[in-house]
Amino acid sequence: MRIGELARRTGVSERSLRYYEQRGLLVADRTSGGHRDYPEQAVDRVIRIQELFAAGLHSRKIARLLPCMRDADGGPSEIATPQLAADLAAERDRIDRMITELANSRDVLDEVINAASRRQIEEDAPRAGRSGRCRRDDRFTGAGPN
Amino acid sequence: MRIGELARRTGVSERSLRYYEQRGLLVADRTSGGHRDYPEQAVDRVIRIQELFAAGLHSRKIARLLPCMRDADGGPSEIATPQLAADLAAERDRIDRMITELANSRDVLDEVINAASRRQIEEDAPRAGRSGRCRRDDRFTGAGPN
DNA sequence: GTATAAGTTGACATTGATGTCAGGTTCAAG
DNA sequence: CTTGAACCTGACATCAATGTCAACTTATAC
Repeated sequence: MRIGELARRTGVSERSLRYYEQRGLLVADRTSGGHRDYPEQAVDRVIRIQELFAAGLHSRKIARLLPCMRDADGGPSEIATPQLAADLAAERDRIDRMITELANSRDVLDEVINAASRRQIEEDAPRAGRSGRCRRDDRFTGAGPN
Repeated sequence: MRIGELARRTGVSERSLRYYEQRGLLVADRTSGGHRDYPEQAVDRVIRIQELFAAGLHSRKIARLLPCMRDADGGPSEIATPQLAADLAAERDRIDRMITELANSRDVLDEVINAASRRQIEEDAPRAGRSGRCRRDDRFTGAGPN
């Protein structure tokens, strides 16, 4: 598939896809005219890359990590060196901490939202069924590592 | 307390603390000489601010959110307007999605780390007790919202 | 008082992924 | 062949928090 379709299907801009290639995260065949031609598998890979970026990994680290990942086709993948594994373990722990912090922030937001929601119930006509949740369960809350 | 101590206790640089003040996130009394003087409560607030930054909120939104938060002293806080509440709800949902993605990335890293770890066990002398975990439970995995 | 540590403001730099634009080439359909 | 859409490369801009440096002032200990 070509870059436009890949961009549409992944929600990642063409600009970013070219950047990923430049950083060695993504390879593409080329047509005789020089246009990029991506395999179907690229969709999953791009989504993974986006997630890893969102997790705060830099492109260089992602580039080292990718060949060690089990691909969707289960093909042979490299094994991380001990050095890389240690590096990734540090990243994983950082992500764990980040998840805990995010859950924290989410709960803070929830509290403010719920307070506003309750206030609205007071002001509105009583017994007017509110749409949307008013309480959230505490998944994640306090369930994080550390 | 003064800015140096606050920086040390929160792990946030003095530069950032001054930036927070400039953006209206943090207030400080001033000594007669113009030095900032923070109340004890500032420690918690700075940590909260950092968490909210980590959650991807921008300083302007944090500035609007902070007065609606229940302070440690339980003091009177503003109630979010419906508009702000809706805004924050969108942020909360974004954070929820981010947590799910992060858990995804964490699991990907775990897989690579474990593969390398197992490889090392093969190469090393057999029956050599390895330090560190080799398997992780699946907290968060698939337990996210959506 | 004097030395030194800590604080102040202001300006400029950095980072890294992504946006945007320009000028040119390729592709696919008529 | 022609036309318009899609793609190419390369360059420059952006964003927002934070780093860094300079020149100066205040606080503290001797």
